[in-house]
This record gives sequence, C-alpha cells and structure tokens, in this order.
Amino acid sequence: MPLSLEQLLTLQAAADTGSFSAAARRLGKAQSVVSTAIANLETDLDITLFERGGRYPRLTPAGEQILRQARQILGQCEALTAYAGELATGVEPKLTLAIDDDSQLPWLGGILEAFALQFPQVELELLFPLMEDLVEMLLSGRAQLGIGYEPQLPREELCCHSLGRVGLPLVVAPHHPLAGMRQVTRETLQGQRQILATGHGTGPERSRFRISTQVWWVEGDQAMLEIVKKGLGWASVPEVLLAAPLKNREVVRLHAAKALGQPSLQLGLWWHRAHPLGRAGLWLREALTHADIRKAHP
Amino acid sequence: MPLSLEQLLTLQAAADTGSFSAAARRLGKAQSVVSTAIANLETDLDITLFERGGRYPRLTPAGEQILRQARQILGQCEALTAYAGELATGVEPKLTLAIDDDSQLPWLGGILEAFALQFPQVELELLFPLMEDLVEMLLSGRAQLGIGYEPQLPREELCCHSLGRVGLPLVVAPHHPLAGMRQVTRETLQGQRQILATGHGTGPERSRFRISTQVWWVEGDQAMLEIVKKGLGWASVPEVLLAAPLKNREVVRLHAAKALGQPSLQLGLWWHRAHPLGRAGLWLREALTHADIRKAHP
DNA sequence: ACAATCCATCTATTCAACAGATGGATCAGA
DNA sequence: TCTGATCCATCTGTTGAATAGATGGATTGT
Repeated sequence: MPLSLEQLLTLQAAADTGSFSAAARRLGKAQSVVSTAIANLETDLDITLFERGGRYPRLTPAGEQILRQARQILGQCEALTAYAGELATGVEPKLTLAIDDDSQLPWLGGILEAFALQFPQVELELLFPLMEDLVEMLLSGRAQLGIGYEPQLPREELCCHSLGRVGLPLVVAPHHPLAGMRQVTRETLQGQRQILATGHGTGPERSRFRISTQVWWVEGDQAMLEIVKKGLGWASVPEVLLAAPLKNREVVRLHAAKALGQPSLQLGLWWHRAHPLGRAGLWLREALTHADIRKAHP
Repeated sequence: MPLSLEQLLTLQAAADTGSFSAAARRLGKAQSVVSTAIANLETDLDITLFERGGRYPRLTPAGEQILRQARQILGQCEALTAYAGELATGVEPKLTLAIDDDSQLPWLGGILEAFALQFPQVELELLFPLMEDLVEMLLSGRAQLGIGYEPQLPREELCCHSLGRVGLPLVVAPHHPLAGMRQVTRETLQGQRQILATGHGTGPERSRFRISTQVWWVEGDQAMLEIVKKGLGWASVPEVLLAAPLKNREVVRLHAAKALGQPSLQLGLWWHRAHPLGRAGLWLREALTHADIRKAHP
C-alpha cells in the first residue's frame, strides 16, 4: 500500500487552503512536512498533483480527480471512527427482532424507517418464527427483541410489555351465504367452513377460536384472507390487514352476537431479562412500546 | 485521524488468515507487529475487535462490522492508486466532446456506454455548441474532440476524419397538401412554407437548402420535427430522427424530383493537430471513426 | 506428555518523520 | 524599481515511533 492517510489528509488540507504553508499551519506541522508529503505522494502515484509555477500551487486536473477520491476515502475513515465510537458507547452491531406474526409489519414500517435513520450502521435482522421458536430465540440470545401474543408460555427469564389488543373481526366474501345476515350466532358459524391460521400461533391461542365443524388450515394471515376473498369460508383476520379489502368490498365484516364475543389477541413486546440491550435495542424497545399498533406509521 | 491504512490492512490480513502469526507471515512482518497493531487499533477505537479466548483469535460482531468498513476503505485506496496509474500512463482525467448537432446522439449512445465501461473514472463532457463555436473550442483546447459538418471553415490546425454522409429526407405531416403528391419539384416546394434549422449549423451549409420563399427558423432538429408534425410546413430532417415518427405515421417522406437532389451533409470527426489526445481520447476517436452513423449502437 | 503453534510482552535498534534554517521566487505596495 | 512579506524546495541534525527478535504462558492435537 504505497499510500497513507496522512498523505491524503495533507493533500486535502493543501487543496483547501490553497497553499502548503497554510496547510502546514492548519495541520500543526512544519511547512517542510507538507511540502515533502505532497512531493512523496506525487512520486508514489507518478503524477503531478500541483502546478508550482507561481506563488501558490494550483491543483492540476489529475490532482482534482485524485483529491475527489481522497476526500471520499477520508470521509469513510471518519465514518468508521464515528461508528466505532458508537459501538464503544454501547450501540450493538447487530439487532435481531423476532415477530410472531407478519401481519404486524404495516405499523412497524414507520418505526423501522426511523430506526434506520437513527442507527444507519446497525444491522437489523427481522425474523418471523413460530411463537415457540420465538421464545427459544429470546432465551438463546438468537434474538434480542420479540413481538408475539402475550399470555403464552410465561417464562421466568422473559419480560413482556403489552402492546395492546389486536382485534380479529369475522369476515367473509360479499357473495358468501353469511354475508347478508344481520347477526351471526355460534350455531350459524358452525354450519359454515372456517378458515384458521396455522404456522403462526398454532398454539392454544388461535385454536381456541375454532368454532366450525369444518375447518381449513392456512399458513399465514395474508393467505387466509385470500381464501376468504374467494368465498371459501369465514375467518377471524387481524384488523390491520382489513382496511384495503374492506374498502374494495372484497370482504365484509360479520356482526357477531353478544354471546360470541369479539375474538382478539393480546400483543406483547418480549425481551430477555438477563441480556441487556445496547443503545439501539433500547431505542427500538422504547419506540415499539409507545407505538400505536392500530395505526400504520408513515 | 487516529487511524492508519497499515492498521486496516493488518486487520484485514488477520481476519482473512484467522491468525495473527499467519497475518504477519502474509504481510512479511514480525508477529509482534501484527499483535501490537491490532491492539493499538483496538485502543484507538475503544473496541474489542478479536476474542482472544482460545488458540485462534475470533472476530467479535463489532469487529466484523469494522472489518466491513475497513475493506471498503482499502478497496477505495486500491481504486485510487489504480486510477493514478492510469493517469500516469496517459489517460486524461477529463475529456470534452463537442457535437454540432444533438440529433447525432442515438448512434453515439452505444459508443459512450462502452467508453464508460472502459474508462469509468474519466470525466466526459458533452457539449452542443454551434459549428463556429465548435471550431473555437477545438482551437482553444476547451474541447478535445468534435463532431460537426465537414467542409466548413477548413483550418490549418484542425484534422478531420469523415464519418459519412447524413441524409436529410424531405418530410411533411400526413395531412399536409404536399403529402399526397407522387413527386415534388422545386417549384411545388417553393410554394409551401419551409422549416429550417437555426442555431445549429446556421452557416452556409444549411442555408443552401433554403428553397421556399416563405421560411420559418427553428432552433434544433427535434423542435423542427415537431413543427413539421403539426403540418406547418415541410423540412429536411436528419434521417436518424425519422425512424419513430415515420413508423407512427406522424410524418411522411416526400419523393423529390431527380433535379432537386437528395439533401445531405457530410459529418466529420475533428481534433486539434497540436493537442495530443490521451489514451481515453485516442480510444474514443478510434471508436467513433469505425462507427456506422446510420445505426443506433445498442 | 510432547511437539507445534498460538498470542502477549519486553527490549534494543534502526530508520523514517520531523522541525528548523536557508535560499530562490513571487507578489503587492510604496 | 525597490522592499517587505510570503511562498515553496531543499538540506541537516535530532528525535521518536515502528520494528524484529527473544521469551513465556496457553492451547491444541498426537
């Protein structure tokens, strides 16, 4: 590497100040140092960087190009040291957020965007494991933060902060037999095919919503919604997914009888009690805690 | 700048080889040098880069991130020295190509693309001056290469290589009175408004095509074509511009009587005899010389 | 248990970077 | 045109940081 950052820094100073002496003053060195540094750089690169005709040295066209690249390199070096400073003060280099349900992404979007602005160098990893795996990931340290349904497998080592209750309205396609009814009872629902989500949250949480005698299992909420759109059955779908389909009249809500109750799930933010978060993790946890999960953050 | 390229290079070698001793061997230095270099870098950045528990040091997550940035910086440094090498062997940092007529861009496109691949760091400047200015630019050194119409102001100092003849077919809008005629004569043309290009090639070259008694002047070939499309007159338009409008039936060709002749211009590549071109300029001149100006290079 | 490596640390040396001085050149103002 | 201020290149002596080599403790594989 026939190159040193000192040389590039000297080149930059000389170009900025327009004189070797001024550059030396700015760098707190002797003028001869600047003079020889530039000369050495020139012989190293085999290029004339400055035109020395007159009183002040002038950058040659080639010098301008080299200077441009030098500035870029110096900028990157500054970025490196700045990032190192962040790491030194407790920003973790990598952060993994495990989410039990990808239907939560809409309201997460804005927060993640803000996170990217705040911690541009931190590698963020988003995973969508099953709930059981989510717990495992938090316990093993594979993930630092988790979003999942709350009252499940409460573990000593895990902390949880409630994010609110996610409604799961009953929906069907507009041309579905149930669509025209003023109110549906357990009995009427039982007579029609129910679409249930599997894969995500297969545990007792969702299974307790099983009502019909005839059930189809579908992996993923989005896929479930597509099946409903086709008129193949009714389902409980997370509210956040319904705005557009309801507006486009692809699905309609069912009005459940009082006795049936409104299906809903408690969403929680999880982390490990014994694995302290870095600055980025703390920031993200704070942001998630104060987020409104009913709104899509812009 | 609490940082040196040597340190980054050492970090890279240590990470690549997986051991400080191996890194030292690869760098041709003593093992203690690598060991202290890494240690110094760690204290400079206030970060633990390697986990020293076992026999071999292992990169920490933070170390991986820093290494990524270090690699980028080292890559840029290599690019800088490589570019400097090119400059040293005669590639000019900047090249200006002056073109008399922007209608020539279609066939230039592919060549310029290849140029960008061949000389990614060279700044290319494309200018579209009037012919008189083009000559001036070549004489003053403001431009190194020029494309313009040939037999004009032949200067002692300028060289020219012919690029071929550009046809200038007569066209009108489909609903124009002349459109239906089998053959047009000078007399019939004289009776209709002629659209002539000004700005580019105002000199004797284009003015000699003046036929009609009534003339509109328009700056730029593209603008001229638009006027013709509106049915406001007839014009001689460079062939390269006509492919799409003819296909879309926005304009139609007129068939000129033999006596009238087919208007055309000789296109030439110009440069200054006394200003030697660099490697990039030579490459471009060669490419332009062998190009077929009738085809759009992909 | 032994051989082979590994890394950290210490020390002596060497060489490159540096400050300061000098001289020739340029520019602005008298 | 002369002078003072400032510029850059170059030389020189000195200092200090980078280096090699040796040593010791630790780990791994046989």
